[in-house]
Amino acid sequence: MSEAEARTLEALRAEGRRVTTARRLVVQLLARTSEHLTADELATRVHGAHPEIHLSTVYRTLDSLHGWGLVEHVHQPHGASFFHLAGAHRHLVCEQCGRIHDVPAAEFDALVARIRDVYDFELQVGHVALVGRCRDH
Amino acid sequence: MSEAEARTLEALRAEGRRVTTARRLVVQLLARTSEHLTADELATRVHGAHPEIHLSTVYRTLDSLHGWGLVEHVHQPHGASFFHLAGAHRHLVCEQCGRIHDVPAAEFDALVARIRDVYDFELQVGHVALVGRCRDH
DNA sequence: GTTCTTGCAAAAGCTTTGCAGGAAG
DNA sequence: CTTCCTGCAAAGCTTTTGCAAGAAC
Repeated sequence: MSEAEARTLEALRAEGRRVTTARRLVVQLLARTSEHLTADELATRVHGAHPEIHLSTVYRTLDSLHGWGLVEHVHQPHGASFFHLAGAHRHLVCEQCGRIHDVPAAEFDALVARIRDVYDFELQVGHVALVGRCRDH
Repeated sequence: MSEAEARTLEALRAEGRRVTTARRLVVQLLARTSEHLTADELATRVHGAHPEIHLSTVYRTLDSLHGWGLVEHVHQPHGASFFHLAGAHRHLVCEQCGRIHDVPAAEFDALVARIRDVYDFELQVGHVALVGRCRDH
């Protein structure tokens, strides 16, 4: 069990919440992959071992985890959002090929600071995918 | 008729397309408001004078105008996209109050250049709303 | 007249919700 | 045993699509 996985489950207990099969599996998947999975993709993988776990449960699990700050989701302009454990990278999505590039959050610090200073607005760069095009498109 | 309105209709003719009631009204609304209207809101306003114009027509109109580069749409993390005539400002949406702040596109030039140089990725900042929080939230 | 658009109805895709039964602590 | 979670089914919301009738040029 990865450190992130253990830490997340521990945080759950600390919140006084229950560690259920659905939650354990979702956290496991998120902790062990570097892919960017949607709720539907997570459900499909969960179904491998536990077909009874419903897609709506996956959504509720993700929503709860997000509620206690353990999971983040990224809205894509077309198609479903994807989810990952709370962390420090941002996402660039190519409109052409759909590939997702990870970029350190620090790349956006200067912009965030400037928007804060000039517009009194606290940007949350992680909550939506930044879209554009890969070099080859 | 505003300059933007005339210019947009002219571009339509130049494309060899037809100037229909639906298109004229949608362009008119977009040109005359500084609000950020969704397809549904546009349809509602169109219905004031022309109740027969269907929501799907509004969608198709917006899609066509987007196709010839006359209209842009901005995806919001929750809820419907909003539309505006092609222009040079970007949008910050407050997650708390929903207010939309306009910011000159130039604010993002440095970031766009850096992402291009370092990651070979051409950011299109205008296509999704940047979310965050107003100072007072 | 020809071609482009539209109205309508239906569906698609993602996500949320009500409710009653079931599991965790 | 009490409270929290889950399965299921249904619905919600935004957006897209097929098709035949209608409008623009």
